[in-house]
Amino acid sequence: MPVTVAIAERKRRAVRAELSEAALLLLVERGFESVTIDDLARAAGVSRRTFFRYFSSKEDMVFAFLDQWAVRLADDIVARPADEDPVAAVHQAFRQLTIAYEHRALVLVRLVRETPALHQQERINREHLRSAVVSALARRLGVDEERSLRPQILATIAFAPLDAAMLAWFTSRSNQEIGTLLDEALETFNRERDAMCARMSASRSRPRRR
Amino acid sequence: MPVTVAIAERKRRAVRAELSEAALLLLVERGFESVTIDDLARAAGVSRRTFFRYFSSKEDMVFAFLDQWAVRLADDIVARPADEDPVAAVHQAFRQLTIAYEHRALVLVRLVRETPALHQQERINREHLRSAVVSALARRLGVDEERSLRPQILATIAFAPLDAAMLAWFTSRSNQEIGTLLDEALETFNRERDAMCARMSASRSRPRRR
DNA sequence: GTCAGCATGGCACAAAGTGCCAGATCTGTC
DNA sequence: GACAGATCTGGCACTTTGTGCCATGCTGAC
Repeated sequence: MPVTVAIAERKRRAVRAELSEAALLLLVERGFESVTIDDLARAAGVSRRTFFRYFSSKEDMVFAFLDQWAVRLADDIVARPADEDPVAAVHQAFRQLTIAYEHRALVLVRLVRETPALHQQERINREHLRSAVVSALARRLGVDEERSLRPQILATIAFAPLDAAMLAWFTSRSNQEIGTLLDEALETFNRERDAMCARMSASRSRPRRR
Repeated sequence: MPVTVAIAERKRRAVRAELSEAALLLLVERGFESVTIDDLARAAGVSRRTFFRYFSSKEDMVFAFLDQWAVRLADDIVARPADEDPVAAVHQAFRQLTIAYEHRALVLVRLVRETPALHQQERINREHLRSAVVSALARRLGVDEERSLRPQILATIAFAPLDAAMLAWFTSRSNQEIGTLLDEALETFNRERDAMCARMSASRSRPRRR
């Protein structure tokens, strides 16, 4: 019964979101390190045992609401016009995403900035987002991501400026908006690409070295 | 006294390497999950307390000997000819690295493949290697990696095929050699780059859309 | 020999995760 | 509405992890 499964899944997501919302406030207020899972569970109104049924760890909980990011990003990439350049498709879809979620993400960003223990989880999260892009591009290109390295590589290239922007967003002390950082990153990316293409055509018109 | 510090540091590295070597055998033999840190410490002939002075966790220990990879990769990149294309420099340096360490890494690769709990750490490790490339390129380009997004983005692009090759190496069931995977990844990368450049020059000769 | 500076080991303790079971709550069915 | 089955929850017990603290032992300097 796929319908029942889907309902259960949505309910689970809803509970996850609700729990993490309640607990996130406590973390921000008292600091990540000094709050135990017991505290979080109590604040969310469930037992510790139940907490662990929804989250595998404190870190997992903090980034819970980003679950949706990956899903939505992948969907948006697939939904882009078929004739659009794949790299451009990824960039456009990501921009939409940041616009939609920027406000909700801000609390999280501040918490991560002042909590070294979360930096690692933040990396994992970016990696998670990147792998969503891999799947989306594999679907778009119609190849199997297990067998071909192409979606992996193309996605990583396309994701490079987005990754850099997010990293800067989450770690820099200067409170720049993600939109600004993204603009800068995409501009840098385009410049690098142009330079790379220029070098390529230059080396091709000359006799090969090595 | 920088000399004393260097000696202490080297001793520490040596102990780390020795402990992890002894313990790795046990992990391979009995499986990652079913071995506790007590077991590992006993196998290495130290107390649990001492184990935690050298490693922050079991996962940390498994990947201990890759510490050197990042250092050496960064050094090799910086040492490449100054007029070499930065992307090519990264690729050449990485190839040297895999040749030097392939044999020692094989035990680790097999362990990671059959241990889901280590997949996350493997990701973190790739990210660690990538950030070493960022630093190396920042030095090479003479820019501050905190202030400019350029080394971040360029390094991620250059690292894309290496990342894909390592991911395939660590996760695929087929026991392909890293050299083969790397060849395939670099070839794919070059093809994608050429295609991207071709699209660029095509869109530039036409009037702009949007 | 003595002293300072390490690294180590053992102890104790808080916190993290997990298996298990009993009770509550929600399903759909009649 | 009553029932049976499935699912969710809370509490308990237990192992493992990770860390602070202090006593002990080793090493080189004077």
